[in-house]
Amino acid sequence: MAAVDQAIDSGYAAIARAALPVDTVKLARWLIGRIVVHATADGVLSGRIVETEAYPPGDAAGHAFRGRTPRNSTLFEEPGHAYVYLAYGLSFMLNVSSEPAGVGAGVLIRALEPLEGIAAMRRRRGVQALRDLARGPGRLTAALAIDRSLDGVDLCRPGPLWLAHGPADVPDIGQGPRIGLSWEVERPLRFHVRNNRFVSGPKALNR
DNA sequence: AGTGCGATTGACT
DNA sequence: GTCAATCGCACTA
Repeated sequence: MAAVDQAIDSGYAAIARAALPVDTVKLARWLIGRIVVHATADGVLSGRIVETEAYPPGDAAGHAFRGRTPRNSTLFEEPGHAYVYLAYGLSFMLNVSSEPAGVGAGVLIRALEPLEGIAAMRRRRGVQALRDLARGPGRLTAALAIDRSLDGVDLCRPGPLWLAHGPADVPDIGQGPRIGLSWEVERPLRFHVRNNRFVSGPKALNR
């Protein structure tokens, strides 16, 4: 059975685009607790989103701020597309486009709680500690085998990479300033599951 | 055509 | 706590 079908059978039905809030900040909060699924030739890799950051329209810290270019083009797609780029020459970042077509904005996925394919993630990352597999935006893309070849993929369709609903329980969500920016640092656009050990950043920010 | 740097990570003092 | 690695791409000329 193909990995995609297998993943759907195991409960990873894709989230419909109509279910996504069409607002970057609302989407950033809404994505907490949802699941990222990547069906690879080696099997399904998945994780629950525990940390996000919003990069809304007009945000000077956002990649879309200076207009549409070949690199950031996916940010201007309909909501629910994967914008993947390389940061610092070594880490890929996974974002979800978040505004109507033509408007450039997105949500950065910053941390996942590993769910399926943990052995493969350990192999890919070269670390054993479960907590460190996907705690950080560059780490989670390494763990889930996400790179630029997945830029532009529709996350609202099953395969190869998509979003699925999580468990029914509603996580306790905290909100604070974004991490790693020299601009716009004062706005509370980072969301995280409170006191969750899979969230990145200093402990003081995660309560 | 050349230059500077980033939504980070991992190794090291 | 500090700091180098590493490269695609946007910006300047």
